[in-house]
Amino acid sequence: MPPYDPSAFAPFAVTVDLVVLTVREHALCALAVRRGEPPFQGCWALPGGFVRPEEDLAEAAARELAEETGLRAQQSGDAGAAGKEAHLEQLATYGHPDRDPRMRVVSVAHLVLAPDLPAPRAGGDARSVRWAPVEELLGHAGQQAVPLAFDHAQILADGVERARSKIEYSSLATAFCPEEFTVGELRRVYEAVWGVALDPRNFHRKVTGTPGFLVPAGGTTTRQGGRPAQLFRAGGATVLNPPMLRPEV
Amino acid sequence: MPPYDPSAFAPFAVTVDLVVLTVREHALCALAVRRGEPPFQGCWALPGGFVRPEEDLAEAAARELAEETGLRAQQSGDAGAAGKEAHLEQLATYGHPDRDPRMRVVSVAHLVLAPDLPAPRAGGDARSVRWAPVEELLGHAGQQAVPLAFDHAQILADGVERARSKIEYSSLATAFCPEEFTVGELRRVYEAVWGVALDPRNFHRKVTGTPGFLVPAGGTTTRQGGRPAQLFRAGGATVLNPPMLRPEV
DNA sequence: CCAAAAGTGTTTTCGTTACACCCATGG
DNA sequence: CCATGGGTGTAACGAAAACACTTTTGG
Repeated sequence: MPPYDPSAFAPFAVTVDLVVLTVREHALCALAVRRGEPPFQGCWALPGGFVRPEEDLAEAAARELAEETGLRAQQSGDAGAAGKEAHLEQLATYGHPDRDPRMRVVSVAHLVLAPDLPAPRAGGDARSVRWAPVEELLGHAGQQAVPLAFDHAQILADGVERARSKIEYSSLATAFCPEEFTVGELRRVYEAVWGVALDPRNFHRKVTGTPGFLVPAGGTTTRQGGRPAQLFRAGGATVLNPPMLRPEV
Repeated sequence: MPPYDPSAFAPFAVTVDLVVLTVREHALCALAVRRGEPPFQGCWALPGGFVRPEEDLAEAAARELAEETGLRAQQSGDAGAAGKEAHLEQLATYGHPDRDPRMRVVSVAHLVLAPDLPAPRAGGDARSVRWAPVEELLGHAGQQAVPLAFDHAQILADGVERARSKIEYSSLATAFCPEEFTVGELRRVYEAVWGVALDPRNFHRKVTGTPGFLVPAGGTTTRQGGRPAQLFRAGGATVLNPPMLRPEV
């Protein structure tokens, strides 16, 4: 190993990029911002920005999230005192030498899971921001007009895959729900994220029978029509044992 | 987002650190190097080094691995043509502002799973290198004399946890075995990594009954004593469905 | 012959699946 | 009254745990 001489190396820029996921209208959606300058001017990209000199990586991600959406984030380890906060965790780091044509940029991607929000708030600047169905951004349906900038399609795909697998064995699906929710609403989260239909009866038995997953919130609601449904809150459990099973096909 | 002006930011150094795991004498062991200079002079640390300007992150990790051990690495996606190579995957990135007292260092940790080797080869320089049981490095038994340098105890703990959970639902445990191995040897890998005893009969039925996990290599061996055991090679399957179950207690 | 490890068969138990059925509300 | 979603009961199936038993080597 060479001696510790940082000046001997070309500078690296370190950024955070955010895969912010939510469920809207029965579809898994990601937050995208439109780039106002080259490269990839006019393309959609993931939100993100530079890590500041005195800032931890997770701090930088939470700051960027707040700037883009006004969302407060709850980092993986926290207890979470007041109000509903979005889930934030590190996803992976992308550092291919050519991923940004201007200079060497190493980006630490983070994954955020948030409940459905009224509308994304534009940040301090006036860039356009939107929730886009991930199917559309990744082009699995009718190809989209403009692909994502940089390697953001790969980052988004990795984030979606992480979310899909993590709701199997953890209680993270509740991060997509408002503070109080019904079993049916939670089921529709699983259906949207996995893109499958689940048996409502077995799903109900399963989630209500897993200790610590859900705790009754007291009231009922009829916002979905039909018989009033019990309201629940997320329980203390973080890992689900046994896990939720994702249907094969 | 501020305009793209890297010179406005203090420089970041980007390094890779390696959690290299193997199973020796029925214990999970990690590769540790002794630091010859401050800070943490004389402490054990994880192997690692700077990412070079034209190098991808995984390339840098593979290069450092070769320099420290002579091991060739097989990155997650590769097909792997000839010979037994170690498994390499990205673990997580550690970038707390104070993690290195000298300057801001962001380290992309990688996880390597390797079969038991004759002896670690010292690198180009003459630092001492050894395989240490992770129990000892993490101080879960009789506290060790010297703790790991920097935040390497956290990185090692994260790597061990990744390995423990990943052998549940993938065929990665075979990365700890030589090219040809018996069912009993594979079972002892699981037992060492998880730190539990498994029923040999049920284990045998389970792994031989999972399609694509193991393929017969033809011969038998008696190197463990007792009745000769069939030799197997790792099959093509990467995910195990249903998974191996880690006993509760 | 005995110890040790490999490998097979069988029973019990537990969780999922599939589906019949009832409940409570709005229109 | 009927459509809609909420919730419970139950039988069939499959995988895992526990363990009795046979096989094949070395000492």
